[in-house]
Amino acid sequence: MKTFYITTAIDYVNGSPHLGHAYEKVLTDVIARFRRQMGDKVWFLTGVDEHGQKVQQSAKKRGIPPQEFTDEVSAEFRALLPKLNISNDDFIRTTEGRHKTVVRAVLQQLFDKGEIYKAEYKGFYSTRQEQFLQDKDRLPDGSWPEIFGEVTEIVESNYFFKLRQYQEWLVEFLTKNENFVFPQFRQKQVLEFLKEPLNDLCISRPRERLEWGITLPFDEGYVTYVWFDALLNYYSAVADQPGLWPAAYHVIGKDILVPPHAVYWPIMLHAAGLELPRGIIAHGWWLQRGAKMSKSTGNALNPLDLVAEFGADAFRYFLIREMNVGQDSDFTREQFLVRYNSELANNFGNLVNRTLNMTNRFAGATVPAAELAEDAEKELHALWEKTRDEVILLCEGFQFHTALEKTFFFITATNAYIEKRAPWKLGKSAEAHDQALLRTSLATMAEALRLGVAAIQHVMPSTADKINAVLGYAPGAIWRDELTWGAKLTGAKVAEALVLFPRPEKPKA
RNA sequence: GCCAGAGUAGCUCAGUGGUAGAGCAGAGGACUCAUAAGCCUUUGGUCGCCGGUUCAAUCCCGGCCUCUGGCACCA
Repeated sequence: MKTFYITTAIDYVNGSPHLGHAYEKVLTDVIARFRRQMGDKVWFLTGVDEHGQKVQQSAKKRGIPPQEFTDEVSAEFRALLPKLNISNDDFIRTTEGRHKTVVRAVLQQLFDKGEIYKAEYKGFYSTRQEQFLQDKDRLPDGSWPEIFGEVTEIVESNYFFKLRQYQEWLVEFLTKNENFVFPQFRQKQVLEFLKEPLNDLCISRPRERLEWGITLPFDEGYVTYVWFDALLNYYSAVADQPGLWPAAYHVIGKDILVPPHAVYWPIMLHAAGLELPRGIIAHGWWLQRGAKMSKSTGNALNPLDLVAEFGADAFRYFLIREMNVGQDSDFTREQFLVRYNSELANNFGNLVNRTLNMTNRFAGATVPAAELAEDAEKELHALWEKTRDEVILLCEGFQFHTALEKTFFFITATNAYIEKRAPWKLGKSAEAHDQALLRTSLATMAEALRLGVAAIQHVMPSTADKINAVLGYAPGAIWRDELTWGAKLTGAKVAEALVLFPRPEKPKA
């Protein structure tokens, strides 16, 4: 059994979850569910990044301890997961002991090996913003913007990780492993980036400036800053579970690919003598055009409201169907409604409804056996075989949007098959052939529906469960076996017709 | 500025060296099991612009224009 360990990026808890967070969880979940279906031993990790200056500041503003602040916000992120039908196996918080222990151990090891050194630097510091400034922060006339308050040049010592000495190694690794980053054009961007010389990475902050972090094991006067804390969660969460590392795939947003995940992380692991993950999947962003309009009407669209309004599965369907992994997409309520109405309600939901209804009306609620296989049936079988093979290949390559498109083409073909057979006409005929054809058509549409459901269950898990239930069907444990056209539903008692995706009330004109 | 990606039907996009495709929207039709759903037919494009290669280019090459994204670290 192949081990497949998959992670999302951990969310920084200084703010509330938004569409981008939701999408990343859903995408990762779809991959995780698909791999489980394919028989892999999957471990799915997500979590939160809880240290850092912004959290410290936000807590201070609220007048509560940072831990209390982060307990609160982390709970909000965690609550998102069940709402989106996320099937994660673990949830890590960087303030947990298991994480801190690993971070300190790795830092100590690197320090002992001489991969980390201390150096002194001077720079311009804004006390008000509690940060060092760069030349690009200056106004055109060379002065500092108002918001920084008093700016003074100060000297500070910090610890640095020897990033630069591994640059060549990383270039070589990426050149040899063309598919380390998906999509491939992102990997090209990484290599492009590596054409410029790297600087060593500052990994500490003096405690006077930042308290809310993990203390360096070799110097109590400092905490580690950002990357050694955040990135190591992928490893710290599974350090005590043999076999999971390095079977890892990291799903992240394109904004943290270069340099953190594609440069710092591989080099950190390599320097620490750990194996590299299998790959990185960098997704794009959701854009929201027309945000201006909704703002002016005081009616800004919160995409998560759609979950409450239409259910998690419809939301998941839209995210996965609309976005080509890696590229950016636009999110509007209008687009959501177009797909919801035409694809989920009219095409798919209605197929469920009419199939149940006809089985009840023409066969006493029991799925009959297929007796004939004429051209219409053969064509639908053949289309299914083709669709199934395409869907598996596409999903393996993270092309979930195209896989859904193919599946829905099959759903449409099933609707067309029903029109061709017109069971409601056959039901009026007393001829033996017509009656056999009626039973065959009912069996065929039910089987096609069952298969279509199996093909989308990683995207719409609770919808799949619901449909299987009303079909009186309990799927077997091996997904591949569920994808074979057969007579699995023969004799199944179906439930009364139901509306799965109710059409929303039309707004009054 | 540098790098990458993209400019194809009203909208969202697919696609191939040989007189352009899908879905949605629009129009028409037959039907009725069904969520006024489904099915069938259909309107609609000088495939960003200018050159070049070729018997032939939307697809190859060169140039240009426009859009999108990336360009870290700097303690």
